[in-house]
Amino acid sequence: MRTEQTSIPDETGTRQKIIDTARSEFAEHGLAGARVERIAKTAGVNKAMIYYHFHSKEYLYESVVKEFFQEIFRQILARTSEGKTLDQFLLAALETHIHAYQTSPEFVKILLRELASPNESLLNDLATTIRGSQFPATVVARLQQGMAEGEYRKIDPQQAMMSIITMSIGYLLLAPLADRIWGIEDRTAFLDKRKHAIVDLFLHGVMAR
Amino acid sequence: MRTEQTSIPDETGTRQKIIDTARSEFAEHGLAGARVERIAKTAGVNKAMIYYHFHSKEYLYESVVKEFFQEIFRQILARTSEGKTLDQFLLAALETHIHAYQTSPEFVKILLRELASPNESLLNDLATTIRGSQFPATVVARLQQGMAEGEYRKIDPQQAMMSIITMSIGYLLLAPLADRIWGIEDRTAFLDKRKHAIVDLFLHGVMAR
Amino acid sequence: MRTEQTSIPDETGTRQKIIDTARSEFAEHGLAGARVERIAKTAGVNKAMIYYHFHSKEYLYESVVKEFFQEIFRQILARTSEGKTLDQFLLAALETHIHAYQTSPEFVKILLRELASPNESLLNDLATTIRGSQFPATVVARLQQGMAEGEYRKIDPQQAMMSIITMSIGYLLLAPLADRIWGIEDRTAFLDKRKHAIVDLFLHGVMAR
Amino acid sequence: MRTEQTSIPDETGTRQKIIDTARSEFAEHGLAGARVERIAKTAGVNKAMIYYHFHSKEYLYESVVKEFFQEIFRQILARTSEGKTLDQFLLAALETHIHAYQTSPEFVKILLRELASPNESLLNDLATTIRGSQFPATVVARLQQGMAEGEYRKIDPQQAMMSIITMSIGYLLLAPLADRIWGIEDRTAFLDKRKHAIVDLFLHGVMAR
DNA sequence: GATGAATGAGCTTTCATTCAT
DNA sequence: GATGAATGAAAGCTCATTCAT
Repeated sequence: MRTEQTSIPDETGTRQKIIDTARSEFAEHGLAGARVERIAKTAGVNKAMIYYHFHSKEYLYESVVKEFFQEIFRQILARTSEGKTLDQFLLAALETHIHAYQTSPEFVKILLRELASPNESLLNDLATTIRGSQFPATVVARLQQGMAEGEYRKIDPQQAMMSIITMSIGYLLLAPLADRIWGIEDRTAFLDKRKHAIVDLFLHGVMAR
Repeated sequence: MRTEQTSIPDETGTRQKIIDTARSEFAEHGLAGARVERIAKTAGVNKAMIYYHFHSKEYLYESVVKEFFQEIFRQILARTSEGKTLDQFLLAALETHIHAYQTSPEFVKILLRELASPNESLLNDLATTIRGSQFPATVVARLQQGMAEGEYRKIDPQQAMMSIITMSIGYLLLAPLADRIWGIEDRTAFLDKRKHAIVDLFLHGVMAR
Repeated sequence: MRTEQTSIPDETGTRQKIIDTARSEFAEHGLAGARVERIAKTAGVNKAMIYYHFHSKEYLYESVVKEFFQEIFRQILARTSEGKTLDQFLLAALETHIHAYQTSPEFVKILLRELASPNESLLNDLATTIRGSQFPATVVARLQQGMAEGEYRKIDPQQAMMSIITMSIGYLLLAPLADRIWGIEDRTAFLDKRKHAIVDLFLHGVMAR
Repeated sequence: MRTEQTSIPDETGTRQKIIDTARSEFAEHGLAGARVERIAKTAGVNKAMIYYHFHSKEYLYESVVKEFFQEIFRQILARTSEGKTLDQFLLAALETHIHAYQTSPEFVKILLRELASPNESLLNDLATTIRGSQFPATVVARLQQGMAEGEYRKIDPQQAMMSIITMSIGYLLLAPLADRIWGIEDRTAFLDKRKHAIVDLFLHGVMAR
């Protein structure tokens, strides 16, 4: 008889403490590798409290990831409507993107795990959030406008879209490997160069000559 | 088809059966989620046999991933030396890449998990394999040559490298999410378009005008 | 009846039930031969409870032996200060000694096992308890006093000490073999004669004539 | 269809290698703690060979202990008939005793374990060997003769017997503990003093004055 | 809400023993 | 005699989950 997410008031903040701790635990170890006991100890609450607030480890995982992804994408998408020209727009998108990553490094780990063990409900939620946002639509719209005006070459907007996304998030996903291959040590500096390189390559790539 | 890891002759093929079965198990469930019992049953061997050949689940995991990555990358890298012009070269690289993915879909899942829970030894091995291969060096060399000859714009070759890699592997990593967002159903068709789109965008992106 | 080892209150008595059961199990089978499952079943608790209170079989063993030895030696040593003359003193010591054995027959088995597989920590603890007690010091003091007064012959007090101890505990240790050799059937009667024989032999042995 | 002990010729010495290795293993770890694999590896033979020569770990244990005890006691008892006077006799007995211990330190460990987990068959064998030997009979005979001649006090010969035995073997059994209590470091020197102290105490203890 | 204790099912690992060659 | 591979049963231990208070 409990509703979707927050029927229990959580006046003591226990629920939130659990969520916060669980996020790192799941990011670090995945659903299977996470330990309820460890979450409880780190959060400073009794193990049984976790089952009082969330019925099971799995449900805790879903709650954590759902809330986390919603929060992250709310932040990302809230700020990407800015920018008039395509390059301003892309740069703004990349910046919020990177900012989100730097603020919550767990984000990438959880995303990687979700991609490896897709959870229908979570991925569908996430897909809906992204699809419903302005970002992909705006990019496609601006590309099509540019193509119509002869500024851009005729290209497949979906593929272009995909290229932007993979270029921008790709390094974050591959960082543990990429850093080892190319000896990247200062990730912040690298990301700063990277965002300009992406915009530069993309714009030159689509521009008509 | 067997790497030099194999010090024990394995004439009965038991070791290989275990490795093969374990690969899917680890891809599907990760190290923590994998069940030794399930591996044994599926491989048709006694559970204790797994500990006879590999002393622990963790060591089995490392053996599996090490051998698998070496095998995959040997295949990928072996064929990418072909192609004289940059676009031929890139296309060949992308094709073997995609081919590897389609042959061994576990590859991407294991890679995703390794990126989420990096294992020093495995990632270092992998980084060494890739760094030691011709691929990155060749791309960078051709770009520099092109820049020297004035054919290409002056760009950062490392970033260009990263862009190629993220564009090419990015979709494979993000597929479970991307497919849901854009309703991609025929992955083979999409990948076929994608490889040309990548080469096209990249070449136009670096070309001097 | 409980030692100061016990940091957890153990209000349910579960810890104590485990300790008590484990004592017999370890006495009967040794550390390697003891079965955690058997202890749990006999103690009427869940196997996991054993790991909740003690983290491992080995640690349970150490706890059991430590608490047991402390308890036994506290009893033995508490009562041996009585007796003014040396023979009264020795008789009192032997009696408490034998009493401890008859009350807790596991004592000897565990001691035998500890002597066969010495555990640094446990034996050091035990040595400290015994060394710190009045018993050896008192014996030596009385012997030296007697020697000074010319009542006793000049002998090595350490060796005399060792002779008392080995004579008194020796039979308890060797009983399974000794009983078979000399067909001793009534151990209680034998021990009763033995304690007087020891005092008698020892006193005549040290007495100056 | 295999007879008691050595139906298999053992021309390669494998059986003996196993026995020798197993002796240390059992001394060090006991029956339950011993590992067949470890014995095989240390003996440099295949595990299955152990089962070829001895049908089971338990049977191997019995064979090892039986042969070992027979050998040790043969040595001890063979030399104790020497000595005309009681003190010469006792000294000779103690010396061979100590010699056996120093030659085969495993002897004491195995004895301790047998006393803790008595094996009917082994202890009965051992008891028979000892009872059948000249040693206890000789001691008792000499004591009775001495008492008859008025040289010794009237004492219980069985108790006197037991006192000699416990004093002489007691320290060997208790050494791990005794050494810690009294800081005995040079065991050889201690034993040398000890054997004289025992004879001295005993003779003065039984002597009529 | 909160806790410590308890549980059952299942996990990884071990080990004595055997089999095919 | 000798070996490497195999097995079944069980061992120690873990962990999500629940209960009594």
